[in-house]
Amino acid sequence: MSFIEEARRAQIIASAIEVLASVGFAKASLAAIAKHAGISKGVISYHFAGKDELMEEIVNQIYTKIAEHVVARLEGQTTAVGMLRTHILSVAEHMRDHRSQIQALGEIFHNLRDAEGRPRYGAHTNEEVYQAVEHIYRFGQSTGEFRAFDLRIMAVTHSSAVDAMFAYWAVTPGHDLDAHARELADFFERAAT
Amino acid sequence: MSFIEEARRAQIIASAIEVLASVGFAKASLAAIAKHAGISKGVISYHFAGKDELMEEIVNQIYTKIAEHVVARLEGQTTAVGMLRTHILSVAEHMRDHRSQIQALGEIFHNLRDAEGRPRYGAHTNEEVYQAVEHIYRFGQSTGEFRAFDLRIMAVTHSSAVDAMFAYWAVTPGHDLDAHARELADFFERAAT
DNA sequence: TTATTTTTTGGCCATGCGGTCAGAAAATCG
DNA sequence: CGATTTTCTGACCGCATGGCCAAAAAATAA
Repeated sequence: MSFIEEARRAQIIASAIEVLASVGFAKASLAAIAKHAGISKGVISYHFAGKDELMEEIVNQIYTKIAEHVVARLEGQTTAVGMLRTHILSVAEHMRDHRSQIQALGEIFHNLRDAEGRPRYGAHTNEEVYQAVEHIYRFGQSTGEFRAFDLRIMAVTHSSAVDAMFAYWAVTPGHDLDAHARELADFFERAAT
Repeated sequence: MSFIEEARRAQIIASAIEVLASVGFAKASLAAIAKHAGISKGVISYHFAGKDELMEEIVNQIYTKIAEHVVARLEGQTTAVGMLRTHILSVAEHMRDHRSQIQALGEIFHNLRDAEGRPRYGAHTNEEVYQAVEHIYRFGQSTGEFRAFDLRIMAVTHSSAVDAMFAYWAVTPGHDLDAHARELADFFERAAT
């Protein structure tokens, strides 16, 4: 894949993210994305197999960036409590700085369906995040930092709380996201220790 | 509104719930709903102003039933801890017994949009549930049962965990929903006290 | 019964969608 | 430079949707 072709794909993806974030999935047609990018509709079909592949590329790209950010922040942490707090805070940090990406992600999660009409990204398709969270709590138990509990409950609850940040705070300006993330971290630390 | 007309509306709503739960929002067209109900498509237009009104009626009906169930179960509770546990368990109880309704609700929540393409039922459109949860924690603080914390965090986290039950367990057969609900109740009790 | 109103039918319409494609344009090659 | 390949355009297609409505059917009234 040439550099130029890769640049076109990136341009289309960037345009799609902005359109998704501003008008929602239902109105984010290929025509709208193309118009916003200043190109013809056919170019999208030329560079992507179809709308689904475009959406999946968007998800992959955004997810990769979030994961990179979180992993980088987790680097120096050695305790489960520190990991727990860092995980929540760094996710909030990334959300705060890339709101439209998070909005676009939510649009795709809630709307992209497979051929049978089922959600392509269900509540727990994102196994990576779930497992990352579960790993933190499992580690905390192994070191004795965290009390014994049902890991599934802990991880699901933690994941869904982060999802709530995605769905709610990403589209609600005016909140001190960092302060809320700190409170959330306190909450889970309290429940775990 | 006559009894007969009300019965027709109820029949259409029931059919729509089943279709939504089985094939998803995207494929739950008026034609599909009518065919499943054994009536003509035009009847739906005759009894409902449009698809949106039908969907809103479905949401209202399901929500009313859930609220009635939960309120009835909360009746005898006098402590915040008891309310907290009863709230989670009774929601799970109702989900277990009305899975297709919950599935249909999720479909509508994630897909019904207003004219501008924004979700009609956002993460916190359901202010009633949020406030009911918040009320429990507020009561717990006032009586000294619960420690001091940010009510928003507590209520949002609790609500999103319940939403996770909606989105995940409702479409995942084979889980002991009641057992999970008890674990969840333990989790929040631990975080609160 | 007949007249009137309510309800239902099924075809029709405009709209918007994703995808396709022949030809134009641009870039690259020889 | 011309020849060839890559990229882009914009019109077009088939399809599905929600909504509409004249006419039929059913229910009700007189």
